[in-house]
Amino acid sequence: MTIKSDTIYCADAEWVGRAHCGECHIRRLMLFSELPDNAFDHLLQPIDHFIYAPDSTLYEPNSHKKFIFSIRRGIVKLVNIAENGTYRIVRLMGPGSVVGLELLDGSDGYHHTAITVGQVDLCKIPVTTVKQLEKEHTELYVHVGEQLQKQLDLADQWIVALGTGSAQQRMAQLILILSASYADKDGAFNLLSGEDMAAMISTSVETVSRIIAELKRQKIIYKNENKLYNCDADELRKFGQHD
Amino acid sequence: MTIKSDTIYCADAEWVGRAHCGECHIRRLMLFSELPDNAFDHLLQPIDHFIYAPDSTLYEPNSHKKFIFSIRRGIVKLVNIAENGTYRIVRLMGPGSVVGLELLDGSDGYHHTAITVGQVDLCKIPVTTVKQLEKEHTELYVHVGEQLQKQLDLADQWIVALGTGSAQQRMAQLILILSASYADKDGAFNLLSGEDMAAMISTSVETVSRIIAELKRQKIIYKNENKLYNCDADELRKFGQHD
DNA sequence: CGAGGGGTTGACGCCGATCAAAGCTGGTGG
DNA sequence: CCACCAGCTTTGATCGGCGTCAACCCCTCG
Repeated sequence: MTIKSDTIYCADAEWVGRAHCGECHIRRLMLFSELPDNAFDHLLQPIDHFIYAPDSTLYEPNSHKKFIFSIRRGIVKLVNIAENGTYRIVRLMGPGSVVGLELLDGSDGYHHTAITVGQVDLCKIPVTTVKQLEKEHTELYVHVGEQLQKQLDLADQWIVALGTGSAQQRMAQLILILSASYADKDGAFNLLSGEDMAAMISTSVETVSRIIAELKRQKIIYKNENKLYNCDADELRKFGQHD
Repeated sequence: MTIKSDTIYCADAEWVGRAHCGECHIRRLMLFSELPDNAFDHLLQPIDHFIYAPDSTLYEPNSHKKFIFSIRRGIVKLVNIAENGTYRIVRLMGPGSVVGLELLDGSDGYHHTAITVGQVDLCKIPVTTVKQLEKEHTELYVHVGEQLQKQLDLADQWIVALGTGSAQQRMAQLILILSASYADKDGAFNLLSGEDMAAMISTSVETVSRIIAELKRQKIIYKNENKLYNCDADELRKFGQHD
């Protein structure tokens, strides 16, 4: 039961430019893969490309925006903040994922608070634009469905891996997830802040710190040249068994 | 970390008949609401209607079936069973919900084990039939999306409500969920087995038993004439605050 | 009636929450 | 360029919640 310190999240975003989906070099990873290049020629509302600073809030449950966000680079955390201030991270979303999809179902607000972890590069797509494209290109429905299914699988993984077992086991699972799904090509990844990791496995910051310290001591995780971490997955799994 | 006793689940199902979706009296609740009555006139493969006995397994991750299941009456639990035998309930699905949707995304297997809780009345829909109907009636995509979004919301609720706080708090949340989402019109509901409730909030059976006993003692929950339970939601919430 | 599978209750010990205080670190301003 | 400060991480000490083991009870079904 961690209470988030009342940091003021900035929402500094640098506008990179109008998105040209037809020429986007990572489009095959993205929501609009497979749409023909000319699909974007006459959009009602434009798609813009931004770079957000770390710890920027993309949206909150009571935001009255009408955008979904397609992540190109970086990580976004979806957070549930209860009235009593309880702060729980529900999902981490990386490149190729789309957040805010609940708006497509006619929900009149977002279901979480979305906050960038580190710098994030993304495209901001108006809901009306998605609906227009869905009408003109029915196959888009399939991709939206895939996105939802992917998020559902992530949520289930969260429940199973991070919701069961001792603090050690959950911490081990968390790092395995980070290294498997959110690492660069070399398998190196950033640890999140203690507070964030505590909010993922629902323990106290102190417990997180103690376990991480032990993992470093046992050389199961270690910093590389660029201040990123690598881990020994097998040892980590063993560590997770222990007790 | 509970280990499921190795009960043999039967899969006894009584075939009620070929489904006539066009005349189904609860269709507006179901996946096929809004499709025209004649949509079902020339299906490649038929939709059948079954009544399953309690504790029947609908499917498992390695089942090679190709059906999705639309629940008409009763409750189905989606379970994750790890290699080491860890048994975790990931979601409860009630009337109007559809399970097995992951197959529509081309996943070659189910992502959970689905087991009936009490008697369940459902329609078994071949995947090919859904795909056929999607092609002929694009609006079906929207309803599938709604189903996925609903499941995602449930999963998130699970993470937040049942994954945080003391055992008391989680137990209180669980009963609130049961009474809010899985009760009959009088707000009466069935408690699940101790083992199942333990697998939902990830505690031991003993802890579940002790907390339930305390709730009965304090008359926060009580049995009605039909062996169903009712609860005092306000008191339950207070109980959940306590400690 | 006896057996067996839950559920219940008690005793005990450990994990991890909590409180408190002391290192670190990066950022800011003199 | 250095000193300082705020916020994070770390570490220690304490103690209560709850997991575990064991015994017992109750209810159902053969």
